[in-house]
Amino acid sequence: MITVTLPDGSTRHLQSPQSGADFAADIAKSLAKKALAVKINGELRDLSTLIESACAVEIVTADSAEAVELIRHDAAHVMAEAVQELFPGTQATIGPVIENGFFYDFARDEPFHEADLEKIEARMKKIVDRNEPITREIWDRTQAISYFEKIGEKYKAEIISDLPADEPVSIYRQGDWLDLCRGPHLPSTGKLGKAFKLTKLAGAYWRGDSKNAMLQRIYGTAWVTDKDLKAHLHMLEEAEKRDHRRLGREMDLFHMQEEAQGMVFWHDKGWTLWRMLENYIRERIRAAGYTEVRTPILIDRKLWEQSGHWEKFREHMFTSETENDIFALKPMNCPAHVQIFKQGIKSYRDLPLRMAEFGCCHRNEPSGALHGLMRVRSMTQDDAHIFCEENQITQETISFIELLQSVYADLGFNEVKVMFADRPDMRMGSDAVWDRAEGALKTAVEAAGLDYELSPGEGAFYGPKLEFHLRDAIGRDWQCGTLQVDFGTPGRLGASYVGEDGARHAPVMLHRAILGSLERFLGILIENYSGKFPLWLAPIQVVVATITSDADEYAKSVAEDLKAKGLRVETDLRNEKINYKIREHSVAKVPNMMVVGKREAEEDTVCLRRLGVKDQQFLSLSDAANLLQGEARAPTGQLSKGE
RNA sequence: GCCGCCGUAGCUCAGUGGUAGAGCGCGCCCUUGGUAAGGGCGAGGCCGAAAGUUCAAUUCUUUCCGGCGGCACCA
Repeated sequence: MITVTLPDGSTRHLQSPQSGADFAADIAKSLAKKALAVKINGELRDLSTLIESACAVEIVTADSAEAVELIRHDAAHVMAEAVQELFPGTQATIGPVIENGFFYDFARDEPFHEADLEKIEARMKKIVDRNEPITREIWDRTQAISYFEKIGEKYKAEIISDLPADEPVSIYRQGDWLDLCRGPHLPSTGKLGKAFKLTKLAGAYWRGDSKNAMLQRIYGTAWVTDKDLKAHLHMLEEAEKRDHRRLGREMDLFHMQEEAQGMVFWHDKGWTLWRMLENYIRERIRAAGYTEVRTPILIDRKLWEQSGHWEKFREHMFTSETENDIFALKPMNCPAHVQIFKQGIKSYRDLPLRMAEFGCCHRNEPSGALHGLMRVRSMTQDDAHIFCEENQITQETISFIELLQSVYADLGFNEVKVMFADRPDMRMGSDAVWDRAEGALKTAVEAAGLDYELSPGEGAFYGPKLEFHLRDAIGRDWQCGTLQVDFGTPGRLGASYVGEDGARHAPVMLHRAILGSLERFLGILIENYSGKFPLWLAPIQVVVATITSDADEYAKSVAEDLKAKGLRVETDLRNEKINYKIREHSVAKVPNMMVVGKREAEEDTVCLRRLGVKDQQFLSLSDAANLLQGEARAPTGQLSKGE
């Protein structure tokens, strides 16, 4: 007798082992029809899995949260079957589920073309119509390897030979088509449905290593219902409208051109945004006890040799020559900050010393990595280095994380992904020092109570780091903030302080940035607000627009008045109807319009219209100016702290 | 850097082996209109660059440059 517990707490008793499918059928015929898989003791399994001993069982249907995962996984397999039917000789490699969809990597001499996607999609739908049963088989490892080798699937054979010895080799049979897969899968291809779409074609290295062959990757998206698919596609269209490169052009914020690849030409409006953000951060770090410095951009190679950059970061550095020497454009500010620290004798009483710089750094990024403001070759970091004693690391980390969270909240970011990146292969310093640095950072981040994910091998060459990731409009994550623990650089560059014990010690250095690079952060910020910036950041805060030319003089005086109060104002005196002006400035995302006509001019009032709000307010000019002036103040972190 | 796609007016895009078109924007004129597009006229292009095929190339081929989507690399 086998006792099975159902999700509602009830139990059923089986006389003998039974498959998940039969088990579902015993409960209700309708359930059997809807069943896609089973969950046994919380583990997702094929519907054919035998229930052999007492356990908790849940029948997974299209309504279950897991359904979409199964569907995406099967979509990948059905796509691979379709591809191999249409393009014989193509090898299938791996095809996992990803956020919102799936992909499969293929090896084929001929390239796939965009037009092939439609054909493949059509064939996938045929395979769904065929409703091929999907069954699981366990094969002998050697047999499996020789089978895949025989049919020319050398990548599959390689995967099997690399599987851990104790892992069974499970093969899924889908009609006449076979694939190595861990599973689980749907009971048949018909259950997949047709709410999928192939979206893009891309190259991808075998096993993610650029030394390996490049495969052809086909991406797709798949959903439980057609409605979900449509919603997702619509969301992507909307996201495209928020793309910072598009808004940058439409809103006249910045441009880029090929003569200065990866570098930004900031226009007046974009640069206003920049200044507002920079001033805000400057004020926040001043209040948090930082000093601010400015260091050279072009520095002799000798210093980079000492710091280790010449050895570990050389390929990313731009260089320049004089008669005798090679100079490099700084890719980081840290060595320069150590030079300032080294001026005069420092005591432990000077620590922690928090040295900030809006440092302009250049890195020779690979051309394929460049991406609008998000990945540039010339960037300005809101950088700072905290020189401290080892026992101050935890407190400094906690303070930094508090500051960072408060800043992110002020700027409208609530979802932040935190990664802990430990020692990379290419690194400086002994393992013992890395042990200490990683340990110190781990202690500190845990003391700060931060949830984080591990990112193995992704640390900086001089120390482990915390990465704070923000998400762009179409769901790509970008590292913005960071905190890095460095036990090596100060000592390497000869920095020391006199400790309480009277002896000289090398300080620990925390490299940290909140925004990361101003370029990238502004890119993210533009997308996050869809260009509808809060008043304090908006490049144009008010447009004073006239109804008829009778009000031109009054409009000019209103604008002067607002300017005198520190607001960023433009007038619109053009010979256009008010409807036209309103539409144009609304599309341009100007947060406030003041409409003035004869009446306002006579009464010294304005008619205030907020972006996206149909109603208007009639206010005296001074009330309106005071109102906007109050709203236009930059946040100070006080509000976000209480929330 | 690697793979695929793309490059025509300021922007979004049509188009053709016989040197080009639309909408929006821009300029001028008419219109002075009270909350998301009033009307008319006009200017604007070395069809990314170079080479090749051809009587003839923006169109076909090759190479290069740049952009886009990924991969790899990274703030």
